[in-house]
This record gives sequence, C-alpha cells and structure tokens, in this order.
Amino acid sequence: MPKSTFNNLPLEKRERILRVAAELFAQTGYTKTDVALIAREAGVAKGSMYNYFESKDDIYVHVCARALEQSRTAVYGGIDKSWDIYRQIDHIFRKGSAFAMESPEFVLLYLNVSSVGMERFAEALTREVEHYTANHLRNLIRKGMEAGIVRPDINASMTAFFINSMYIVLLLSFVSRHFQIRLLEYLEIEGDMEELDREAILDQLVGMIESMLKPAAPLNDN
Amino acid sequence: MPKSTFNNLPLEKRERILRVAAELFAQTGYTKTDVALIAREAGVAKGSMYNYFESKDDIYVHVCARALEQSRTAVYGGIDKSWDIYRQIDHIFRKGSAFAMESPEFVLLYLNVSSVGMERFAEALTREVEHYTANHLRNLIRKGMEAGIVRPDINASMTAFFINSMYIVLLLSFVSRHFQIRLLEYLEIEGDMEELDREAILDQLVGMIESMLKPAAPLNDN
Amino acid sequence: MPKSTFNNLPLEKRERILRVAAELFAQTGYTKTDVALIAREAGVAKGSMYNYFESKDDIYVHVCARALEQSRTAVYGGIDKSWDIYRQIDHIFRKGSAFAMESPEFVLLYLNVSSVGMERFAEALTREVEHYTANHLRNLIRKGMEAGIVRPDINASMTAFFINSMYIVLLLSFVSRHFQIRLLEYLEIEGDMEELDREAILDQLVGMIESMLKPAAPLNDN
Amino acid sequence: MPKSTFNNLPLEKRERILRVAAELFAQTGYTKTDVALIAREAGVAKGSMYNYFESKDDIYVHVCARALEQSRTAVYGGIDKSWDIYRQIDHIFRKGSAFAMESPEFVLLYLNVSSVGMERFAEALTREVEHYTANHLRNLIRKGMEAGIVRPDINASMTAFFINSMYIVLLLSFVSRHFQIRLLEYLEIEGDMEELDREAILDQLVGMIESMLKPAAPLNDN
DNA sequence: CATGAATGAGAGTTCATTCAT
DNA sequence: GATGAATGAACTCTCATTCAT
Repeated sequence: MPKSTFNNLPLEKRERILRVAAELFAQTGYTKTDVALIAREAGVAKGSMYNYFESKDDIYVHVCARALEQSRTAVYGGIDKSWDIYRQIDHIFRKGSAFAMESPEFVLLYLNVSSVGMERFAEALTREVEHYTANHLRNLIRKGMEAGIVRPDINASMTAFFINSMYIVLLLSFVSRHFQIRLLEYLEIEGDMEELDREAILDQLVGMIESMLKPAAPLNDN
Repeated sequence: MPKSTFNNLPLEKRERILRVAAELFAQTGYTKTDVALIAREAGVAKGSMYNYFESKDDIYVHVCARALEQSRTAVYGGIDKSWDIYRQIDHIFRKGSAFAMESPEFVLLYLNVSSVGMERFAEALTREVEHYTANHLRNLIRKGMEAGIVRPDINASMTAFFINSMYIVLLLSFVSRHFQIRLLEYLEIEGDMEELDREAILDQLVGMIESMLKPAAPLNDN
Repeated sequence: MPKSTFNNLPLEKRERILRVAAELFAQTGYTKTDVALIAREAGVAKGSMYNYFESKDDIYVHVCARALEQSRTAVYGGIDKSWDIYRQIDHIFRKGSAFAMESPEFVLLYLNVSSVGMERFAEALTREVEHYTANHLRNLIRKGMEAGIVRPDINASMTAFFINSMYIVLLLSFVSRHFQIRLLEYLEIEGDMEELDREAILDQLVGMIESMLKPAAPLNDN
Repeated sequence: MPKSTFNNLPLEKRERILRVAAELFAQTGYTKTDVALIAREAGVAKGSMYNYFESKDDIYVHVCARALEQSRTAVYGGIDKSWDIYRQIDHIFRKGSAFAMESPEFVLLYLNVSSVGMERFAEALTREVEHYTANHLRNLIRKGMEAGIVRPDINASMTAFFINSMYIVLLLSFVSRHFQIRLLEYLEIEGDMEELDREAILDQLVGMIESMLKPAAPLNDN
C-alpha cells in the first residue's frame, strides 16, 4: 500500500522509517503518534512521508502488516515440518517468547491493531495473520490425531483457538504493562517483571497444553 | 477520584454521565473520545465535567474502575460459594458471555485499558481487577485439589492464569472486531458473527478446561 | 449557517469578524485567505472561529450572503416605488457606483463568488441575489410598457438581463483591477483610475439605456 | 515568458502542456491547480515544468496569454473587414458563443484572470487583450457613423465598452455556473441550461444592440 | 455550582520549488 | 535536458482545559 516511491528507496532508509514508525506506534498508539515525529526520528522531512505513503493510515497498515509478517516468520520460520505437534508447540511458545523479549514492539503492534478504534484496520490486517496460524495449528492437531498422538475426542478448531489464545496472552504478558501486572498478580509476585522466571512459566504452560492434547494413558498396558 | 461535587450529584445524573462516558470510551477509545461530546450526550455543560473531575484522565479512570467493578459483580455476584469448581467455572464462562453480549461496552473498556498508550492507568486499574479473579480462581483450584476433584499435579497459579486468559479471549471474541474475525478464522466460518453458535463454543471450552483439571480416571476401577 | 454561538456574540464583535473576513476574502480570494489571519485581525482566537462557524466554507457563505444582502439594501433600499423606471434605473446605477466606491470589498465579493472554483457556493448564494434584481427590473420594464413609457416591442426578461449586466460590469470596473484596466483601455485613458470621470460615464451609460427603452418619438408630432 | 527550453520543445509536446494547463486552471482556478498534476497529465516530469517555466505564475501567464490570443483569433479571425458594423457584431456574438460552447475553458480562463487575487497578472494580460477589441469596436462604430449607418450622437468609446460588456457577460453565462444560474433566473427558466434557446438569446441581444446603434428612422421620408 | 465561550498547541495533509542524478 | 525525490512552510480543523458570568 505504500507508494512506489517508497519501494524505490534504499533498503536502509526504508527499514529505518519502518522501524521508527513501528516503535512509535507500539509505544504511543496510533492516535497519539505524530507523523512529523516519525519523520524527524527517521531523518526525513515530514512531506516526504506523504511521498511514500497515502496517509497516516497507510503508514500504519504497512508497518503493522510487515511487523505481523515478520513476527510470524521469526516464530514459524524455524519450524521443521517433520517435527511432531508437541515439538512444534514447544518451539512456537519458546521462540515466540524470545521474540517478544527481543522485539516487544512487534507484539505491542498486535495489541494495538486489536484495540478499540482500530476496527477499520481489522479486515485488512487480522484475517491474513490469523489465517496462517489457525491453519497451521488445526492441521497439526489433525495430523496428531491421525498419528494417534493426540486425543481423538477433541475439536481441532476449538483446540487450535485455545492454544493460540494462550500464546497471545503469554506474549502480551511479557510486553504490555497491563498484562504484566496481571501476570504478576496471578503468580503472586510482589516485585516486578525481573523476578519472573520465564522458563518456568513456559515449561508449565506448554506442559498444560500437552496434557490437554495427549490421549489418556492406555489403561490395559500392564 | 472524582471531585466531591460529583458525589453530591443526584444518582440518576451521576449514572447518566458514567454510562455515556463508558459507551463513548468503549466505542471510540480514549484519545478520540471528546469530553465535550460526553457532556453533550449526558446533558450537562462541558465546564461541569471539570467541576466533577480533575481531567479527562480522571473521568476515564473512574469510568473504567466502575465498569470493571460492575463486570465482576455481574459475573461473580451470582456465584454460590458452596458450588464446586466445575460448576463455578461453568457459571463464570456462561454468565460472562451473556454479560458481554448484553453490555459489550464493559468488555471493550477492559480491552481499552489494556491497550498501548494506556499504561499510566494500569497501576490504578489493573491490579485491583485482576487481584480478585486471580485469588478466586487460585483458591477454587486449591480447594478442588484438597477435595480430590482437581488433579494435584498442576500449578494452581498458572492454571488460574490459564483459565482466566481463555475467559478474557473468549469475551473479547464476542465484542472486539479483531477478535471476532480471529475467531471466525479459527472456526473456519465464512460468514460473520451471526452464524456463530455461542453455546457450542462455551460447551467445548468449558469441557476442555474441565478435562484439564480433572484427575485421570482411577486405574484400578476395573 | 453560523453556529448559534456566533449569533449570541455582542453585535460589535460579530460585525468586526464579518468585516475583517469580508475584507480579506475580497482582497485575497477564498483559497488564499487564512482563517487564522481573519481571527487574528478580528482579535479572536483561531479556535473561536470554529466555535462560531462549521468550517471555512461556512464563514465564506455567511460573509458573502450578508455582503450581497447589504449591497442590495444599500442600492435598492432607497428606491421609492412610485418612481418611474427611468428614475429608478438612474438611482440604481448612481447609488450602486457610490456604494462600490465606498465599500469596494462588497463588489469584490460578488466577483469572487462568481469565480472559477467557487461553483459549490453558486446554488446557495447566486440564486437568491439575482432573483430579487431580476424580478425588480423585469417588473419595472413591464409596468413601463403598460404605462406607455417603454417600447412595447422588447423582451422584458432579456432587457432586464441586459441592464443588470451593464450594472455589474460597471461596478466591477470601479473596483477590480482587471476591469479597471479594461475600462481605461476602452476610454483611451493613458493614466489610471483617478483620471476617470465617473459622473460622465454614468450619464452616458444611463443615457444609452434610456434611449434603448424609450419608444421612438411619435412621427406625427410636426 | 517561458524559458528558451520550452520553445525548443516539439510543437506537439508544447501544445499538450499548454492545453492540459489551460484545462486545469480553467476547472480549478489558479490556487487550487497543482503543478504536479499539470505535469502528470501532460506526461512530463514535474521538474521539467521548472525547466520550461520560471514558476507557477509563469506557467499561468503564458497559458492565459495564449488562450486569450486564441480566443480572439477564433472569433475575430473570421471577420471580413469589408463587412459593415452590424454584420461584424452579429458575427462576433455568434462566433463567440459557439467558441464558448466548444472551448469553455478559454472563457473560464478569462473569468479566472479577472478574479480577486489575480491582480498581479492584470497588467501583463488584460491590457493587450482588451486593447485589440476596444480598438476594433471603437473603429467600427466610428466608421459606421461616417457611413451614416450609426447614430452620430453616441459616444463611440462608451458604446464599444457597452457592447463588449454584453459580449463578456453573455459568454460567461454559457460557461460559468454562477452566470448560468443568473441567466436562468433572469429568463425565468425553472430547469437548467439544456432548456436554454441560445439562438433566441443571441437574436434578441444582437437585435437590442442594433437598435441602440441605428439612427432613428428619418422623419421626413414620407 | 452551572454554563459555554475562549484559547492555542498541535495534528494531518498539500504543494511550489529545488536539486542530485 | 529530464527526472522525480526531498523539503518545509502553510493551512484547515480539533480538543483539553480555563474562566468569567
């Protein structure tokens, strides 16, 4: 959606603009982010932003589309298709968490896209992002069922929804102040995030999901 | 946090102002909501809003605190403490869903409070809301363990976090456009929300949570 | 079309704003006139202008509607209905010229309304202004015909159009630079407007119109 | 006034640029016309426009000078100098009307040049255009007087001014929305321009001018 | 205490013009 | 000479907050 002018820019400049925009949108939200500030921090003139994009909306859509795409690649890119569902889910949660810690702005952009007042972007942005992960998880579950390593009596769609919902809330809990406080409250931690044992949380969450998926141990194997 | 003048107002007027403000904040988000519009729609003078509250922030905090409080009462108020964890969870999810359908603005306010740019409200609002539900769920789980109806090998805090996370995502899926689209994508529904069978979703989600909590069937019952 | 706020303003302030706006629109045209400048010169805040009017368009429409109305009153207000057509036309041309010299901005606003790019104002402004004068002149001519002091073989509508067209061009020739230069060119005057004998021009123009209207002298009066 | 580079351009390109510029200036007015759009629609680079012309003003002056020149040629070019004043005036009004219908943008440019805010162009543009027609009409009238076919008691300059004023208003009434509405109002037409009988209007106007010019019928010819 | 007019710091967007390639 | 990206001043309109009545 950016103008062709933008795509002709040197890669470095393009990246700089998108990075600055992503950071500002992630930190201050869409409405409070000033196009002039994006321009200034990216070292270009305000007017140039409008050579590159149609409007502030256009900047936002592009920044978010790219951020969501990159988030997916960062997490799903390292998956080996031959891995079974448990190894893949473990990878997704751990890689996702690591990505959230390194690049919190990408997760915050997801949060921002889903906020009140951002509905006009939902059609353009949400469907594509969610489509991929929904399919991926659903298929993993179905294949697991066929392979006999996932309980056959669960609903694949709902279970995929369940797993991804936990994934989202987990990542938000690492980067959004509200979800951080909420997590601390649930874990009865008096201090702040630095006292959090992310690995332990991951172990437990992934464990819970596994125990939800795994068939009951055969009763008659003794 | 509102000024004393606000509390001296007739109840009806107070309610009207808060209701209008809640609706507008929920529909348009904090930044795009105009104090003048709240005043106009509530039938009071713009200046009066500043007799009642310190600032727009102050209005927002009060509106949200009350909305979150009311949401909790609506859902948790009807619980009989003698019910076991399964009945209580069933009640919470079903009552919560019904409440979200009736008063979507309250759920949207929760979404709004947790958004990017609202961090300054998190300390004041988040902790209190989450504290109650975190405690409630954690205790339910612990009591269930003691009563032998909940698996003893799970972590009560994390499981409470898990359950409430699903609860939040479920409610958001009914009221926020982004989460609606996401749900439709996960359930492979081509149309829109009207084709959704909320009851079926609830049955399955609650079922999945139950199966996560319930101890494995005794091995020696044959 | 201004907001009620504007009408509640003290008369003096209202007049000041409209006068300043009229002057600026008349001097610089719609597009180049800056709302902030109108505000500053009228001694009010920029934001206040938007308390008084919906938009710059709204300011313009109101300013012009009022200016056109006042122009009409200034010229047609002094007419005694018992006067015959010749006396009325003489009065209109002379009074109009005097008004144009005193308040050139009003005539310039008429020119501005009729300019390229102002079409969206034409429906709202043009019809009403022209309706009055068209009717007035047409009726004058018809009554003159009945009274036998106007040639019966002319078309009243076209003649009214003819007379008013001359009136407009005459007034513009006194206030618009382009029409001034044009007039000087037609009158073969080397210098500038100060060498113009407005009275002589009026005498001749009115004379020409009279001779166009008057029935031919009776052939048999010898 | 354009730079020499412009004159070195292939004729076709030169014409294309001027035509596009004329159309845009005529449609949107000077201020709202975007140099970039002229360039794009003419198929040249924005920067090239500044190789050809000094400034936007320079483009405008050249476009208008040419348009006014062409208008004159279109109308006056077909005149046979041996025709008497009545035939020439008839030709001018009819040819001018036809030209206005075919190429309304030229008439609109005249309107635009005479608008508020365009004063800085008046010296450069107005004098030359008006000089020609003023001379032409004045001479026609004087020759007509000498030939005894025009009343000797009228002022040639003022009469020329009179005739040309009617000509201008007539043409504007065919192409400018404001003057269209005005004409409809004068002719008491409820609908829009398509219901206008241009030929009838021309017949009447030309007739009125003729009757203004023609000497009274000799009293003693019986 | 209620009112609503006044304020002015922005914020998004446009566009004439320059200039490096 | 041709190109089109870069620039930043200018302009319209918004809105939280103040304050006189």
